[in-house]
Amino acid sequence: MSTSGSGVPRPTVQESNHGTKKNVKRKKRIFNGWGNSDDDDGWGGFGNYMIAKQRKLNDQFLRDCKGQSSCIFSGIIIYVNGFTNPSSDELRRLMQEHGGGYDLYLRKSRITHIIASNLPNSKFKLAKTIPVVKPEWITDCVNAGKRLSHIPYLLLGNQSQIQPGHSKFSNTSPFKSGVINLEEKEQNMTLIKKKIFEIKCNLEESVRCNSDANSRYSSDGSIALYQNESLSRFTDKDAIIVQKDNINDNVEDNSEKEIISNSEDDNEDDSLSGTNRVAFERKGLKSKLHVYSLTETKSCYLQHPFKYDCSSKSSEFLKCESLDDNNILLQDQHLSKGLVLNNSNLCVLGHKSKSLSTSKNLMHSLIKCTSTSSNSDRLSKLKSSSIADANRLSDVISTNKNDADRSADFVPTNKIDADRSDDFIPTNKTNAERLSDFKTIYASNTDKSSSFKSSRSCISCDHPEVFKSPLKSLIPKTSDKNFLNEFYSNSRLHHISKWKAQLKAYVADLHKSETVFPGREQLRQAHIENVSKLGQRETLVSSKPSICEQTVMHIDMDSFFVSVGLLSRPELKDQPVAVTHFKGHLAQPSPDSNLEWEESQWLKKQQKILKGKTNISAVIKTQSKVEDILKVPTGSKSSYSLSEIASCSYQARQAGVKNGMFMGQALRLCPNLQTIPYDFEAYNRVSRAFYDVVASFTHDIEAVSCDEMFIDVTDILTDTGATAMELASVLRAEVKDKTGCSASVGIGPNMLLARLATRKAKPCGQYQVLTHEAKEFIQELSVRDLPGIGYSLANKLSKLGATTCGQLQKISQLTLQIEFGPKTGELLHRFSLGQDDRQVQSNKLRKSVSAEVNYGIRFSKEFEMVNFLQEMASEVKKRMDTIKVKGRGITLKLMVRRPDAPKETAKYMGHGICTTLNKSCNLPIPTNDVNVIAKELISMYRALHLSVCDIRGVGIQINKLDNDVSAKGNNHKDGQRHQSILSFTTVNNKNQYTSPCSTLPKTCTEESNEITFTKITAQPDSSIKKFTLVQSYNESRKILENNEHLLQSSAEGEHTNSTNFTDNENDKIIVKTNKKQTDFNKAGPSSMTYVDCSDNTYMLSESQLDPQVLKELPEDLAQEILETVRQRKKITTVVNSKHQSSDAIDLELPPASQVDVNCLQALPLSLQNELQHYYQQNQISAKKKHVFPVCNSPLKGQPELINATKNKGKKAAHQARKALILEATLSKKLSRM
DNA sequence: ATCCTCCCCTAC
DNA sequence: TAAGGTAGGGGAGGAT
Ligand SMILES: Nc1ccn([C@H]2C[C@H](O)[C@@H](COP(=O)(O)OP(=O)(O)OP(=O)(O)O)O2)c(=O)n1
Ligand SMILES: [Mg+2]
Ligand SMILES: [Mg+2]
Repeated sequence: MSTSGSGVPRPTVQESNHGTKKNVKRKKRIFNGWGNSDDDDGWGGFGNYMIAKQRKLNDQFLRDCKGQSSCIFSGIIIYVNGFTNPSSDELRRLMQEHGGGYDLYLRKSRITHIIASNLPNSKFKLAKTIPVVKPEWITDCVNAGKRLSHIPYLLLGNQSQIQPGHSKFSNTSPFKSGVINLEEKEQNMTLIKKKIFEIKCNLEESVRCNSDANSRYSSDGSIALYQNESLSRFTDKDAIIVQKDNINDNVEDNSEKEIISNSEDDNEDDSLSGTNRVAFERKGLKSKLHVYSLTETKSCYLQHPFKYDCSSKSSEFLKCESLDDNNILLQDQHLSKGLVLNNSNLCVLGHKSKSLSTSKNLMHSLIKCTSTSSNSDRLSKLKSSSIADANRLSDVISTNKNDADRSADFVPTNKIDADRSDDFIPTNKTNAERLSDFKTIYASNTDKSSSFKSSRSCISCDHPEVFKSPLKSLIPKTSDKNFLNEFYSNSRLHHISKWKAQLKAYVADLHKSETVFPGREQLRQAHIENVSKLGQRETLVSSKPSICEQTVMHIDMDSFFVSVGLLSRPELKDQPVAVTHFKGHLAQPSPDSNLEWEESQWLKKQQKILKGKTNISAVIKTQSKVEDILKVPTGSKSSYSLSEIASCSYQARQAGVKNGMFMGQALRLCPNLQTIPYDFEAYNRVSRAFYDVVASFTHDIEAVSCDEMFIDVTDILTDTGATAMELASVLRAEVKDKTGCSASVGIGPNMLLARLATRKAKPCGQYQVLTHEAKEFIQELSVRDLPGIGYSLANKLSKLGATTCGQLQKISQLTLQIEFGPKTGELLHRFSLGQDDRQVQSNKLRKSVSAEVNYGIRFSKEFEMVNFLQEMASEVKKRMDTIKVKGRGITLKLMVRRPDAPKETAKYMGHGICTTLNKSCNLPIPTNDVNVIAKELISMYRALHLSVCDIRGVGIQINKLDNDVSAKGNNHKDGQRHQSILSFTTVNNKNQYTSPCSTLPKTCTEESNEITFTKITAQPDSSIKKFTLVQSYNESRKILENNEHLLQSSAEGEHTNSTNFTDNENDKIIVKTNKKQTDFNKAGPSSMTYVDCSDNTYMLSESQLDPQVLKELPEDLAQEILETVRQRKKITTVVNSKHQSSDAIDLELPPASQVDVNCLQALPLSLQNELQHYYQQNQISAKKKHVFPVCNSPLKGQPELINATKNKGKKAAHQARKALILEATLSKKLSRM
């Protein structure tokens, strides 16, 4: 169970394209030590100046909008229901004319008003959160030339139901949490009026604050915007008032909510702050609650709150045991909990058994032990047994590589799995074989003297030429040949992702092998002995869980990396320990370090928040937080380390340290935190041993991660007659035996409850939630504990007044669905009740394959980037090959330094504050060809016109995989897709084709070796025609060559791909790739069916080619053919558009001198780049057609830009962010061309 | 209504 | 110093 550092998601992405400020907390990562250091990463948080500027631009935009005569309805989106007097068409026209929106469907998330003359009750109910207004409202507004309040026009339902005008407000309002009953309408109205007054006051205050601020960031502004937004959506009249306070009303609510939430988030995120402390203490106690409830030794427990290891817990268990009868007596309804404890207890007691020396005995004794020896006796035995365990299991531990991370690859160890070269190859061995394999493998490492120290010297001796001194182990440059390898072999996240994929394959493969479950025999025996030992009382209890119903178990290793690491460092067992790359010495901060910059940004923001805050307690909390952060760290520079902690021990967690936290922050929380290095091989070994153990009981496994899984135990239990708790005990003992690490187990009637039970069981325990107590069990949990509810959702929920699941239960599902969408709403609702339908699935189809690197990325020359893209392409190809898939969707994801962010990142070689850009394209047929992929990537990259030195992250993803036969585009020609090429060559010798295609006609018919292509005409008749193509690559090429320049560009592209790019690429290549990019940008159904009629020929479209046939062609050729088709299409498209507006390319943009830099900066980065490019281009070739983007091919850049801008413009409209409005202005201008 | 694309969010 | 990956669920909004 992961507790992410600061309770905040890993901010992998810094900022989305459109500059929305969702994910506000991403910033936090920049310096986690500040908790929520995330200033507004978007564009909405700038100060008054920007607000004013953007408002101005917005006004300009509104004026400029084609055919728009006013903005009466700006921000209003209507849905017209049924027959209305001004027809719906007319209403639509009116809305468009006056700045409003119109939606064809009743999408609650989008529309603000329903227009209807009457509404059936059913629909009224459906839309009860959206005001239903008579159409006269629209016409009256237009006549009046201003927006009138819709309230007098509200259409009241036949029922006594409340008018929906304000119910949503009540739910989203930051001023009131909880759900307001419909009957409270009148009170709500009053409340709203009051709030409006408050808001106005706040706004005035805000303006004052902002005006004296020298900060660029103004949270006040944001808050004001948010308040305004709340109102503008639901009380039109009042929104207008707010607008008079100089607040733009086009505000997207999420972002503002995020802003508001920031101050609150801070508290949640900082484990030292008040609220969090409470939460933490609660959490700390949680895992002990059952102990406490049974032992009545709360004070005792609290006196030793830091003892979280097994031994201390066992001492608690011992007390439990001594109160055993009491337990049962105490709580009728908690019998199962009593049982839980008993079993856990047994498990622990097993350790001290005399016959402990062998693992089997351990397990055995675990089951039957009912020891009555004294606590101290047990404890001491426990300790020694732990050591014995450690010794016995030390062979599990690989030689610890310690600092010599890189050199580990050269250590002559018997790796199960080399860090970077391993592909998990499922075997057909039985479980027993697997287990024994495992033992063999780690048995080979039994030489305990090979601690990391000796291994290090060994390494340097054996491989001096490759050994890199840890002292000077710099991260290689991105352009280094070794960079990718180096990075991946040190990336924990890469490893756990990779292992997860491998384990999923492993589990899937289990089903192919024979089903032998040696473990179940042990369980049977254990069960029998358990029953006889514990006698009738136990039988009574164990019969309670109904076996007929499904039982799910969730198993998770305790502090996984740490536990494994401690196997070789048992002396650290009782100390707070963390696994991290941090080695204790921090370099001098770079002179350009942005730490101070970021800190100042953060502080300014905090101050603003404080000033604008109306909530006193929140202010206080935030202030304490600020002080906290300003406090000079006690340690040293170490306290600033931004190295992440992968896993920390439970002792460290007591001090507030969490997985994923920065080392610096952790050191401040826990100054004596011990660190141990990564040992990825060992993690992998333990992980496999773990899975092997479980696989010896069942194959019904869903791999969650390398240290975690779900298993459906319904079968096991009916098979063996054992109880779930018995199984858990046996499993945990076996895992401990085989791996030396402890696991915790949660049991429940569904996956959700099993998982939550694990949380309670940790560390080193087990817990069962029974169906009838589920609701009660879940009630006390925080919503944040529910899987799937992370930082963002939890914040939004807290605004609805739901912090605990109990509170969440009280919110209706409908409300949740309206707020969060149908699926999410239902999930929230059901989870809050402990309901969960999901089944344990061991065989899920993979949907995508990706590789990305957002660390250490620094380029200075473009060819470095291009080469890197090729490396990435071959990396994904490798991954695709191992699972034998191809894909036809390619996405390039880039992280780019935000213009206002310093070049030097706070985290060494980190990505810093970034904008992320995504570009995707679709190939006509799936591929796994590196060159094809790389070609597309490079094209997409070039189309973005970025400055290479600002790139901070590169990722590529392949989707639309061909492993899903049912998926669209994969099942053409049912059954034929596996046909060999032979069948094609033999089938049709003659040209049955009649080519409507002028480009590939005659030659085809003359060839003897033909392949048939099935062509489905784009015409309605859908008849199937055929034409033929030459099979031979060369011949095909010839044909293509005969047909226009198209091939030429293709051929060149191909050529380019085979060579590494250098600094000076020729123009043609650029033109070519750009052209393609244009096409791919538009890739989609529409482009696929394009028919070229410009030259009276009937052009083939992609959809008309038979993918199967193409598949049989050489990859390059196939893609090329399709590309040809597309390029042609594209060219004609461009030509046509040129015709449509002769001056299409003459984009009237203001002269460069009139462009406001600030405005420019408010644009999304991609647009900035485009614009910049435009102006540069213009400077050089003064008045020559404004070819928008770089290349001199007018064919290329223009549609590209239009497309890009249009997309973003859409977002802008929706998000109502000012920067995006500016962008939309451009969009409009462009689309008018 | 249902698909698609482009994201965000979540988990480990 | 530091190794900030990867896959899946799903919402918003557009196209059809
Ligand atoms: N932000 C994170 C979270 C987890 N991990 C790695 C290290 C963990 O050891 C492993 C398993 O994650 P868990 O969530 O299971 O956390 P732990 O096993 O460390 O602790 P526990 O399960 O006891 O809560 O994944 C990581 O590298 N970074
Ligand atoms: Mg774990
Ligand atoms: Mg885990």
